[in-house]
Amino acid sequence: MKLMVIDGNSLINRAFYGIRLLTTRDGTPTNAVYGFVNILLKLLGEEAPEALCVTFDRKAPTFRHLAYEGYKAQRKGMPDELAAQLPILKDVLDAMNIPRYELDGWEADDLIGTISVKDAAAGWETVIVTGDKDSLQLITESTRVKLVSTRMGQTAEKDMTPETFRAEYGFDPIHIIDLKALMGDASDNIPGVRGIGEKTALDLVRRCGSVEAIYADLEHVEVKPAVRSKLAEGEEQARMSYDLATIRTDAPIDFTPGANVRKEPNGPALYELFLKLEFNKLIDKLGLKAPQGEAPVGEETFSGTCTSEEVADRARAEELLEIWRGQESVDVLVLPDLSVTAVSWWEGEDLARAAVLRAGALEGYHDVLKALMAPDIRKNTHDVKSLLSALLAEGIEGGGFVFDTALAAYLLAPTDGSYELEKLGMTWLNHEFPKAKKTYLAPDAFTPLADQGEVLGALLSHTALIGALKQAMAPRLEELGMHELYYGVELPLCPVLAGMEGAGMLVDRQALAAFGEMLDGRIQADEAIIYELAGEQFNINSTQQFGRILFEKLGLPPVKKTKTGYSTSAEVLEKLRGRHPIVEAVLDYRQLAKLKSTYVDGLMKVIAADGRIHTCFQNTVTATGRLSSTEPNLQNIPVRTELGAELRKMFVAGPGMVLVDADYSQIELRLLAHIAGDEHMIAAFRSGEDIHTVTASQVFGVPPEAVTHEMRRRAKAVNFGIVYGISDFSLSQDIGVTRAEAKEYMEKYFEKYSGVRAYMDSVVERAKADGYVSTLFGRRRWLPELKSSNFNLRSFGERVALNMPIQGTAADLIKLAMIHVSAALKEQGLEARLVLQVHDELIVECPEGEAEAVKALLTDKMEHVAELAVPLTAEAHAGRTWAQAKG
DNA sequence: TGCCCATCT
DNA sequence: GTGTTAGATGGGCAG
Repeated sequence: MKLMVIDGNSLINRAFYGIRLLTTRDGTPTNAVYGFVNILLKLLGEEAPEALCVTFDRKAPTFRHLAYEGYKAQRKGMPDELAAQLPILKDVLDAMNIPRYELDGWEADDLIGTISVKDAAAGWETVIVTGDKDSLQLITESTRVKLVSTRMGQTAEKDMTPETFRAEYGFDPIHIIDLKALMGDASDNIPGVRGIGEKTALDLVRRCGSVEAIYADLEHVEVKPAVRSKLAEGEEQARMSYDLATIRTDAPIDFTPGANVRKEPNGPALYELFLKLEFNKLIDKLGLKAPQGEAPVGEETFSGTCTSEEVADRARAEELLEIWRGQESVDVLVLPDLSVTAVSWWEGEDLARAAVLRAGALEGYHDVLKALMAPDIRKNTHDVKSLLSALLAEGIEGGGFVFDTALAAYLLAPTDGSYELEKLGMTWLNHEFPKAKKTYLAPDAFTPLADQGEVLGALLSHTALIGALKQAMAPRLEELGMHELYYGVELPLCPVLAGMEGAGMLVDRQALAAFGEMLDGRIQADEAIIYELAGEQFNINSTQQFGRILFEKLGLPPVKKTKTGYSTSAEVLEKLRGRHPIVEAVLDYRQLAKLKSTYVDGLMKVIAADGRIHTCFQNTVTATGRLSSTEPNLQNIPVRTELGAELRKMFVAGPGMVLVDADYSQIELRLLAHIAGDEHMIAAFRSGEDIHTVTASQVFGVPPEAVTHEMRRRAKAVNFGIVYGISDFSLSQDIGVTRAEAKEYMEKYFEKYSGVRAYMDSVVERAKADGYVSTLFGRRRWLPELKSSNFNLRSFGERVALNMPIQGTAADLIKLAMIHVSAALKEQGLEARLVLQVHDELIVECPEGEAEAVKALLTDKMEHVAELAVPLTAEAHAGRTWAQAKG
């Protein structure tokens, strides 16, 4: 009979450091527990012991502490993330019906020693599982130690028996105590003999056997005189260390091996626990079931019968359309090129049905698709914005979308990054699905090369998954107070965004090309100058090569280093300006090269056949709720420098049209005033004063009319910096003053705006308590970083806690404004259409004659999107080009 | 792929 | 005493 005893503290440590930090959605760290359970399962499989138990250390001082003051006095503090997992692990063990042993005053090792001795007395074999070599002294003919190590999620074990131990160390296991007595053990704070290291200690133990033997006849031990005198001086230390290193086998625990015979886990309890910990794979692996027949949604949905059909004739399609109109909602999934459409729905209570429609196989497919996309069929889908955009390109205006699983997943976990259906299936329903990109989204999916059964099976399972996800996600959105944000903002914004993508922006291709040629000329001139100054040709785009030229060949002082070498960023080069003419030349070159490659060449590549650029708005990407723009990114078209701003002249209105550009004035600062409830800032905005001037007046202690341009510039930087949680150091870098001055500015700032300081403190405190922050509209961001023991990570979390509610509320507001603008334009029968959003700015293209009406409409809808403690103001201008319309 | 650097709000 | 400003996309280089 075999009993396995696990050193719980040791193993959870190994697991913690062996796997990257994992947390649940609410920020509870779980990696060590996860690792522990996996190692445990593996060992149970390999060893199949009849009995099993786990021992733990207690916080209370042990007899070793009491006997020797120094013992583990500087015991390394466990990181918070690990300490938090110990109670969780104990819950898991309890649910698995695995006995635990822990005792005040005794270490896990002593309990293990005691257990192994009692085992042996009962004729049992013992396997000790630990990562700690201390236990090796317990090895006997009936007791084996399994040393566990972990690296990058991989577990390795080594079995130590008397034979393997002797082969490795050259003496009997019990003498590991003597070894430690001599060489000490830093991790356990066992001193050993001063001046005796591992080599000497090993040699001594091999030759003499024990500490006792050495000191019994120190004179005759064959060692160098220096070693002998160290041994003589260290006798007391050695004897004390011997005691400390000796594992006791007489701990007062009530133990019989038979009481630890393995039992079945408490399935429902373990299921609940693993569900909470999001250990979905383990739930699967152990075949755990929900308690009381309350099956997870996924199981219920996917184990039922699903009859599917391929719709081959128009008559059947019409029948189905009628059925779908009668449904509360149906799930649809359409390929990006619209060539294949899948629909799933329920016939009655328990018959799942699905249908596939294909452009090639169904005559009149386009019309059927159009009918399906009409508002009278309520649909759930995944990524409705992309679908609407694709439909629009085919001249179909889709409607009737009541749920979008991608959008819901984003609101529920905005930092997850990607929301593929199969991934959502796993996280939400704990069910494995085929990968879309490997099946129905593969390039050859619907060619004879692919297994059509597999492709269609994947497509249909994903379609049905949409419905199942909705069942799980919709209640969660309600619970978290995001109903209005989801159904009132995000979902209705999708058709607006699709419309903007479809509209695109007209560009003046010739002017853009000419601008590019001009840049090319100047780039070549810069290159020549740079090579001349460097005395050789090199790749100026390579920061590595340029760094070598600048700091090694030309001998300029490196200001800052990066992970991989010298930094040559603009920030660094600015500091070196004047030290060597090459610096200025490279700064100029960089600006030109950026404009040419990213903007001229980059934009040229994406001008569509209609002469317009159709960006793609991403609505499930940012952690704060902002949109982003790709292929191309139209949200970072240059404006700051004169040359860069030239590009905005290339974005033009169509013939007889103008662009109207409206932007919010200081929306984030206004939201800070509102959210923080700072009376002075609110008063400043209400009175219509210039906020930066007011701030400057306070910070510099002068009346507003005495504020200089430079004072206002610095105050503006303070205002912006505060919103991001800036430090005095960074503020000083930003505006070019000393750190002390920057600090003083911030202090003066908080003197005036004390409500802002109070807000900053309270929002962080609340975020730490709640685990998340949220916007005025209930958009939420989880902040596990706040629980980190890593200073940098925690500080980052605190800055995010400050910024997200502000940046996120601004994003909520402009999204809502876009919906209102779009609806009002339609309602008033204007031809005008939204074409671009740049965070606090909306751009509309309209006939010249509509310009005034559109300006008024835009400012009205933007300013009155919400009632706040401060007024929101927006300014609009019209012009033939984006540059002109910017005002 | 990861890093650096540049661009925007 | 730590490293020191939120959110993005994209080009180019080096391995």
